[in-house]
Amino acid sequence: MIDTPKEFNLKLQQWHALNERDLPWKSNANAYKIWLSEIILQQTQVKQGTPYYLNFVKKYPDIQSFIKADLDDILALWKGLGYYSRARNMYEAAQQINETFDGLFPNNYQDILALKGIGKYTAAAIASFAYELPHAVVDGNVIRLITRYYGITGDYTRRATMSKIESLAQKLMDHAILPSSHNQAMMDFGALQCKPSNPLCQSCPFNNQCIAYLNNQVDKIPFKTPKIKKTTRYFHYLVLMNHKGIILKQRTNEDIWKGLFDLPMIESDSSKPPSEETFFSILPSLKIKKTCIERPIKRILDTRKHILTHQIIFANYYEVSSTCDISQNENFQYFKNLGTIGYPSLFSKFLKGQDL
DNA sequence: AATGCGGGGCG
DNA sequence: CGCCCAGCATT
Repeated sequence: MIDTPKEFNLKLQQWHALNERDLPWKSNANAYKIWLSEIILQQTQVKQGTPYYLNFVKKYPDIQSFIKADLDDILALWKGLGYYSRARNMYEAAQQINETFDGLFPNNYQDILALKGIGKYTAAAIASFAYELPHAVVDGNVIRLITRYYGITGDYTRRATMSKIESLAQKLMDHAILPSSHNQAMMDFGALQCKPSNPLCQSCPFNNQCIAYLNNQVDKIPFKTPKIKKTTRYFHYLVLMNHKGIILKQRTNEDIWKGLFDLPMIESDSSKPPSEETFFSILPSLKIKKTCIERPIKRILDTRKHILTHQIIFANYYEVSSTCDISQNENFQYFKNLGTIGYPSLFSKFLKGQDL
């Protein structure tokens, strides 16, 4: 049977008491230092962010000194940490705090949330750590813990799934004794026990009810729909025509359009037309004799963008003036009637555009 | 709902 | 190499 929120929180706090991380921003906590640490730790591992936090506290020990800081100096301290908009937003938020709140860090969730660079996560973190307000943090650690424990298999980046996660997290918070300790425990647990890969399920206090563990799905949750990676390619097509028709080449490589007929082509890493040098140097691999080519690029016939599921193709079409019968080469064939062969839709679009 | 934003660590 | 990290702003 699944734990009640109270039972869950009790186990979590028992774990926390033994395993809590001792981190510099936990001692002498004030809203400014917590804010600073939370911004630095956005999408940044504790190990990477810690030295930056220490440098900042040293140079700007309190909100007053930070408000007076130059943006350039803040950016200099931020150097190498990445996501530099965080630094610019902190600077802007400091001015907001100065002007709107008389230099005092706001002490309620809504006002904190309104500051530049502070979203739901950071507002909840500051509200709970600095002011013991019962707002549940939902960061990567909490998402992982909640989705695994409750067996939430849907794409967690979807709004519906995320609001379910948020409401479960908040329900736990609603039954917590001390908001700061609860949020801290949730995140420490996610970071140390319920890790992204190779979580420590054997020693986990929830391993008798964690749905993901019981269903052997720990490595499948949290789930995110795989993002398709689109690679950009640049095709330079050679249009060689004479009275016998147009030259096509059947594609045989392990690549898109295998087995289909297509124009002979040079692929490069830019949409710029290949130089004559490149053009001629590539001819041997196309098995075209140099002497056959009169003018490599007589004119540009067309240029278009073709989007496939995994690729974005920028295609240029060059009219090539040739003197001899290239189809002597077995790789190429002249075609007048395209009705009986297969070819990519990119080629048929080109044909339509040519009004042939 | 989807993207851009960085640099580092991990398997 | 792909994924993830104490996310947010912008579109």
